[in-house]
Amino acid sequence: MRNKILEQAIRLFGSSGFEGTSIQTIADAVGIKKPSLLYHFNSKAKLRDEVYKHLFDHWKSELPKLLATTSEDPFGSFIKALVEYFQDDPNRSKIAVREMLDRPEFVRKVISEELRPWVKLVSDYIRMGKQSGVVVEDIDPESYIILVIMMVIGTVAVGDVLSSLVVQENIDTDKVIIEELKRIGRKALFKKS
Amino acid sequence: MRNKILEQAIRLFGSSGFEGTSIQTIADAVGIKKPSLLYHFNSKAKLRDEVYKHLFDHWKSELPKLLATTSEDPFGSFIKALVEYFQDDPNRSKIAVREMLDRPEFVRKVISEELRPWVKLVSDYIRMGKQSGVVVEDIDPESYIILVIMMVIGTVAVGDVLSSLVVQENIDTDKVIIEELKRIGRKALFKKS
DNA sequence: CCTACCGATCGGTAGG
DNA sequence: CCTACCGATCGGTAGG
Repeated sequence: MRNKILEQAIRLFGSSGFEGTSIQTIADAVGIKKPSLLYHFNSKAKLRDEVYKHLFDHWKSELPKLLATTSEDPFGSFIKALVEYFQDDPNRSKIAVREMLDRPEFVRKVISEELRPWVKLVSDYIRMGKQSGVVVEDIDPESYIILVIMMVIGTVAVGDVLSSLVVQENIDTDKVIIEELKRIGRKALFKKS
Repeated sequence: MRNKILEQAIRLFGSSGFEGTSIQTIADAVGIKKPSLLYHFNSKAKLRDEVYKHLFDHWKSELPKLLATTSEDPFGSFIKALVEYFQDDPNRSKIAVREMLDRPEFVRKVISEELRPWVKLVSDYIRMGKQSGVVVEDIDPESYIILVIMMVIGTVAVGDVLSSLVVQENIDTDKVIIEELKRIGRKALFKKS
């Protein structure tokens, strides 16, 4: 039951936002009464925290594995894992973006404590590539990483909306945007690509 | 008075979202009573529409001018204008992102009708550069444009949050991210840069 | 997990 | 532009 509630909360918080979703609506979607929902999660705020935690925990366990893997194309495999996770349920990136807008201080604190060491690892790795001559010299590793993450999350969260700047119907526009994202990322990172 | 209401609505919709902002809160911020606000804007939905229209109208008038200007660095001047507009009041990009999440169908319709011709112009321009040999061959112009816009809006809307992936205090992180954004954009667009 | 109920706040109207 | 007021819905509790 608890998981069924979390599932519907993720879906509804993603499409309508936290303030735009009442616990009544979530309870209806699950098929229970409001007080029953509040038995599992003591308050709406508590439910939000657990939704957030649920989505975040994936990366706390997955990132170490991902960055430890040796691959002949570390860039490609990292982007692929990032895209796959968010594309698997677009509500994940929608919630991520919404949280950054709704609770900037909270998100800042969390990613600063939990994710920064890993970003440091990647930026050091880029700096090494710079010294060994495979990475372009004028890159700013930290900004580069932030912008790539921004493109990935942005594409999955609102890419279908922005793609109407370009085409009427949009089946699979995501795929071609992701391909271009990889091309841009590579071109801006490597000397030869 | 009407403008004072719009001003506060933009500020509050930006920071707390449409559903997260009551007309009471807006009225308080302006210093009038709720029914007085509803005299100027008949309903909350109507107020949202006018806020949206107010922000959008800028581009309907500015884009033609911007794209008609001949410059020795069209890329640089375009990015600069885009960044300056959004940075002038970060609530603009926050509202843009929020609208894409909250009302995807509506935003899709609006940008499809109003902005698509201009994006077509830019993508044709990129294609010309491709033929004349100054632009890289493997670019997908439409996806490229979408991703650049995504980076700009993303940087202004949530760049300060994501920058905590990298630094503790963030004064002027925006500026260095925007510089890296331009570098990435150029590198992925031009053969020589 | 439910019924019954709470005060507070929501968007909005009547009427001046 | 205000006072006074509306029904509906909000998050949440008591009690079984």
